[in-house]
Amino acid sequence: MRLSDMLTEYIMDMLEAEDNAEIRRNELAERFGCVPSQINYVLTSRFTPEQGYIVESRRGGGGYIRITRIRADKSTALMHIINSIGNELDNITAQIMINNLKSASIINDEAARLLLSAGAERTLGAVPPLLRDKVRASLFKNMLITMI
Amino acid sequence: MRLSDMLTEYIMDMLEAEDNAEIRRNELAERFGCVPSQINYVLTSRFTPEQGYIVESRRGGGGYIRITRIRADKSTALMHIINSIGNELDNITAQIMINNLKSASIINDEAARLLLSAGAERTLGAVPPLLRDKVRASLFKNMLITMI
DNA sequence: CTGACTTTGACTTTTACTGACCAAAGGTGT
DNA sequence: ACACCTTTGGTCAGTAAAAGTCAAAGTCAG
Repeated sequence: MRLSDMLTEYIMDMLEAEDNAEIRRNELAERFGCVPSQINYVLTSRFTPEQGYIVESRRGGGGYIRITRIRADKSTALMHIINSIGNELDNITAQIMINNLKSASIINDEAARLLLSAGAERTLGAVPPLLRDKVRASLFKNMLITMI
Repeated sequence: MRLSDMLTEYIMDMLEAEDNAEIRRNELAERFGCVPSQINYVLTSRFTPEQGYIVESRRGGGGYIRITRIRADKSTALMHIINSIGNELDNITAQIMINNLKSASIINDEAARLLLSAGAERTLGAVPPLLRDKVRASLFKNMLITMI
């Protein structure tokens, strides 16, 4: 098996667990008994943005290379969530939903905060209690759909 | 973890509480077991004006280094807007506000879309018409405040 | 055989850290 | 006042520890 393929597999495996893998170039090169620049070759040939990955790195002491898998199915995931929201949505469920979306890196931190504050009980204080879950459902569906 | 990062974190933590952190170079260096000039390195590499910080210092007995975080216009602009929102906010005004914030690049496109859709008439359809402007005002104030 | 893909290694650039030496502010004795 | 010492912080150049680049050499399917 090709060296590049083994390295690719290794990184893919790391990304299996989390969609964020951090490696140290020299260390990895040593483990695979290859030259460090081989790692760069693998990264530029198999982990490109077109293939759904973001590679960030830092040189110098304590440097690193971080590979992030982009969720291409952002829209799919969002549509799924949107469809799962019925006519009403209570705040606890909403909070869980947002946190899930955030930790799956489907939405970013700012969007999460905006959604959470929109759905907060305090924000909807002026809405008659019996209507709140209805309004919250509408808010979330309409806000999430803008992010597709 | 890098020494520089630990020092950065330490200073950031101080700035969390207040916009203003005062340190003594030698003392801090000793606490982290490094040479004093390491502190300067961290300050010049991570607390530059471009990154939104001002560093002032004074030598001699009772000397100090003071790091001040400059709150970018963003917060000021947002606070200004937030304060200008009264108890009620109609949709037209809200739309103008958001577009202004966006064209001044104080908020990004996604945030603008989220705010607009939260305030839309259709989104707030379940809210009794007489309450809508109240709810919209609350929504905007609470959402904008998360972006400060 | 040829062209695309792999592998290698020499050289470059960036970042982190250290230490020797410098500069300024305050304190003190005359 | 002044000279001198102490207590701070500042600078800079050197070393080390990463990662990046690029072109030459190797491999392999068609």
